[in-house]
Amino acid sequence: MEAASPARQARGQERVEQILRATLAVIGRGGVGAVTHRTVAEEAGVPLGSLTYYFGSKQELLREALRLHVVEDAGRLRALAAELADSGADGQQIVDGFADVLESGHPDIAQFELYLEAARDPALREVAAESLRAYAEVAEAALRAAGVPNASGAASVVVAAIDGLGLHRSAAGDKAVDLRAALALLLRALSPPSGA
Amino acid sequence: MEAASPARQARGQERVEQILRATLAVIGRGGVGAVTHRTVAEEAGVPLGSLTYYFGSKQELLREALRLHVVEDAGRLRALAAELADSGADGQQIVDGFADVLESGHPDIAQFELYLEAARDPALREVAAESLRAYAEVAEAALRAAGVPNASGAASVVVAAIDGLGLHRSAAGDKAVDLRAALALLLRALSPPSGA
DNA sequence: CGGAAACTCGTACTTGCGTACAAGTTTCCC
DNA sequence: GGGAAACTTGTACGCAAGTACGAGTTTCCG
Repeated sequence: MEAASPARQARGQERVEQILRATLAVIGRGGVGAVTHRTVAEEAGVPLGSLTYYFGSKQELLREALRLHVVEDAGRLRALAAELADSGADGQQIVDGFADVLESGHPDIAQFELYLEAARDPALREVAAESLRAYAEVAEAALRAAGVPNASGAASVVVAAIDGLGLHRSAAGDKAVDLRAALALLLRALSPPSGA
Repeated sequence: MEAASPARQARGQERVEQILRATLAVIGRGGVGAVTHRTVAEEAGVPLGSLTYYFGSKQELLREALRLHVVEDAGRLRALAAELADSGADGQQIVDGFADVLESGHPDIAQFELYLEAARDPALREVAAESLRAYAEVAEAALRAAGVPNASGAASVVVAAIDGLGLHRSAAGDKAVDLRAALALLLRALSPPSGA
């Protein structure tokens, strides 16, 4: 059901991954619009023919690349969530942690491109949803550790705010958005027991 | 300095607007990637040649279209802000107001495409920043009316959260994100005087 | 060791793109 | 009413895109 791809050998797997990573690099640099078989082939250092050999279409290539991005991201995030759940970090540490993640450019351009692409390609919906779930888990673990009351509900707000801040930052330039201040304010507001 | 465009006559202005609106429609439907001279020309019902006559390049067309989007949005939003500032709405009304805006699909796909495009095209930075300013004004007016303490600081968080929620909603499907609940939680958290 | 399956890769085809442009029409103003 | 400037539009050019493919090489397994 995976198109007409032949069963892959070990060598092939490597190449597939190499191509997918190159695709993500291209997306990060120039967005989904910059992805062409030729740019990806050059980035990956493979001949043009490889792309059509391993991927039935450009759309399939895009989908698989974004899927890889999410799988890896989700893995890393869940590890971080487990870590946060153990060591009881306080509010300030959490703010710093989130801000660091944001400033190291983490909510990558690729992440936003995934969202927009998923808005159009139903096959990516589930991938996007999985990504959101992973983010929410980390946020929830962090909030719970910080003693925030309704951690489960608050998590989705925090994730939305983080993505929003990251997006605004990418769009308007670094100086226009004060990440740390905004996050601190949000965390402080959520902290005192107020809602049931 | 506006390229080699000749001074426009009244008739020309209409056509320019028609083309720009068609461009926004195409973006809304298929993203920036779907914008081609041909798709826009068909959408606008004008011949292909018109596009090159009025716009020196495709990039210029894109920029002007997004600029128009922001100018109109900003105008409408500022009017709404003024309205909110007058009639003292309570928290629940504000949540409902925001949620309605979100559910009517307002933070349009075009808005998100603008953000991503601005991340790559410096000429769009200022446009994106203006858009964010307008959003922040509305949010601030609403929060102030609701008696939120640090309305100015909180506004940017609220705007980020709204954009984030809208984006997640577009990406993962309507049911995956509970807008109203998330917004209500956020507003409730911000409401009691806690931060200075 | 032999053949089938997986893989490699240069090349070529078709399509759709941005853009240019020439030949025409309308509009405006003196 | 005449001429210049604004506008209109069909057509065409060159290029880059996605994709197809055939001829070759490697890898695996019975």
